[in-house]
Amino acid sequence: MQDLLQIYKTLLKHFGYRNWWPARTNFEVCVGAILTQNTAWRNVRLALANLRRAEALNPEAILNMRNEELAELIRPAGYYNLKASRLKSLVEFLHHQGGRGMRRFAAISDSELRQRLLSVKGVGPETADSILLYALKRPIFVIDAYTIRISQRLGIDEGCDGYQEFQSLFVTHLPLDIDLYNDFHAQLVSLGATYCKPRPICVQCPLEPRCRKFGVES
DNA sequence: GACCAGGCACATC
DNA sequence: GATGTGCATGGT
Repeated sequence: MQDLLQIYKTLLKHFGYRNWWPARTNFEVCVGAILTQNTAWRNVRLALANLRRAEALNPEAILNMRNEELAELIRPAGYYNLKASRLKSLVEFLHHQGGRGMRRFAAISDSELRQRLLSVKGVGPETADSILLYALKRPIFVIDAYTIRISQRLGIDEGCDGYQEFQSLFVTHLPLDIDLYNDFHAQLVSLGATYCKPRPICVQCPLEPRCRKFGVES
């Protein structure tokens, strides 16, 4: 297995430190984590801008808003009816269980908090882990579609199947380091979004699907 | 016009 | 347990 740290260093050199998550507050990280589900970040930015303009980027405003009103504001992020209800479920959880500034979560272990997040409707493994790492600063490695695709293309996946197995793969091959987890995931997203599309066709540039120079992979 | 984007829940077999 | 489907916008 190629040294994962070496891969990280190569990415860091190419893309520079990513300074993630792209949000102004920890609450905004949580909102973004729902909005970005299966959605390009540029569309999430439009939705976040709408919420900010409406002064609705806070728990109270979201909880007091009708679903239809919330859906209209987040429309650019797609799946807006679905995400409006998911957003309310998450904000209700954060507000009532986490309290002001989510401070009450401090007394709860990583695994217990992860279980509680996963019990919220609309919060799956990636959303929960993004919130744990980027908003709550817990040492949890986030897996997403890019991470899996890149691992498979590079042949470092060791036959992993499913979210949990990929997460174990990265955790067992990396030192436990929140800052490393933070930036490595961000680097993988940068690589994925730039060079690693779902349909690679060039045998010489397997990470670049639009290259037509060297023929098509079977 | 087809493809893609930082998933998830639910139905069906 | 595995697989398929609905949810939807905006950029390339």
